[in-house]
Amino acid sequence: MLSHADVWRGVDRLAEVNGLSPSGLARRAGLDPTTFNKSKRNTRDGRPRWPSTESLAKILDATQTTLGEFVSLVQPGTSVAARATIPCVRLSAAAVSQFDGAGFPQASFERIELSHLDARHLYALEIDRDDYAPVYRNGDTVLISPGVGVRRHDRVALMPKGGELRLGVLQRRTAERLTLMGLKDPEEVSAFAPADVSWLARIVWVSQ
Amino acid sequence: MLSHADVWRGVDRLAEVNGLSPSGLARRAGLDPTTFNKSKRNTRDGRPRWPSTESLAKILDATQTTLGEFVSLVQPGTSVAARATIPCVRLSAAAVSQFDGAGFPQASFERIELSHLDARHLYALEIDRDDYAPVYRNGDTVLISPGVGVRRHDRVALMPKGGELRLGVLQRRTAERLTLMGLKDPEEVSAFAPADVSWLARIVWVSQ
DNA sequence: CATGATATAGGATTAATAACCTCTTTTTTT
DNA sequence: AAAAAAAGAGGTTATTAATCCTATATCATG
Repeated sequence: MLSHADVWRGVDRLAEVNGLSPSGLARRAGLDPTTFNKSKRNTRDGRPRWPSTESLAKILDATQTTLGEFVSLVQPGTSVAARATIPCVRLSAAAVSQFDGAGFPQASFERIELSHLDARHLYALEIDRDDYAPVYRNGDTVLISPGVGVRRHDRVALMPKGGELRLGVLQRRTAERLTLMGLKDPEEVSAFAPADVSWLARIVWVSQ
Repeated sequence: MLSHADVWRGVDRLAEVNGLSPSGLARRAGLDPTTFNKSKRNTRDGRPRWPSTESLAKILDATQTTLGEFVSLVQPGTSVAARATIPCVRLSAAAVSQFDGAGFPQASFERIELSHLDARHLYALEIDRDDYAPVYRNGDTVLISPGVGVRRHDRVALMPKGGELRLGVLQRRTAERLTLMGLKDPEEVSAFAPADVSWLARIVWVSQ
């Protein structure tokens, strides 16, 4: 449910990311500087006041912001895509009768949210060799999120200080040592001294 | 620039995907049925009339639609998430100096869009066995998009009419025969008669 | 510290959208 | 085919956001 508070949060954040006050934002958009005053967001009898869609369009234009970008400012927390939910089917429970002719689930399944898709905290790593096939093939793109916590058995990217980027499965991480297992072969272990590691980050998505 | 026409397109599409007319949508949201009449979208002297933000909030609530989802209806074309871009690094070009202390790319790289993330056309398949390890491990979640085109070498899900869901790499697809290679071993080929296949759909993302 | 500019609270007025209403057209149901 | 319901055009009234205005508070600059 899109709330009054959501919309105003979006307006305030839009001002903030553009280094403006609410009144500065209004002014930039050619609106009256008092338009977005906090004091005017509810009427005297407490009824919420909503900024008009036309005013919103003007502030988006004045700050070169797309509506999609505005939505991520509206939401408290993560990005747009993180809010979308999709049906979820379990592999071993998947049966013909549960899908329609086009292959889409038609019964009511559990739904999951798409998480870790905040574009501000993601980057893509394009796989351009076959070192990591068949897990990651030449041409696959993996998404790495440096801010996300890393645990044992997570698939990770590790940047050594003196070498080249490595992908693997985190085996262990202590004060003295950090070990990765191979993506295709768990027996293939690589060890690193923490002081030689520039950073370690989790692979959160793979695009195929 | 968010335009008046964009917003009205969103309203019309929201009605349409919910099997409603504009007046039916207004009615469902508790608004007057004539609220969204085409005849009222411009004033007599040709000035554009914008629906209020409060009215939009009401129709989103009445149809259980998020603002993020509404944005994809507003845009002529693809979804919101498809609009987000993220930096992209090539594996063999990745060097320590290109990342900041937290592991985020700091030079200006090529940017790519996140594509195939339209929640309306996606579902998740949760891997709950190790049949497909190390490519897909128990606990991984793959996203399948039934509407997306499938080409040779794509990783796919195939639902046989009389069997259980299979994952593999599309090898060949003719009028007489459809063959999949194993995810981990390309030599492991499975053949299907097209008449025995309920549907074939591409795996577009993997969550790890 | 003084001055000027900006931000914000809050009141009054104006402009614009929602709500209400009537009628016509289109679609659906019987 | 006829009747009922829904959709849509368009006019009027009520409500609400924008605009204009004044005053106070806060911030930036010399």
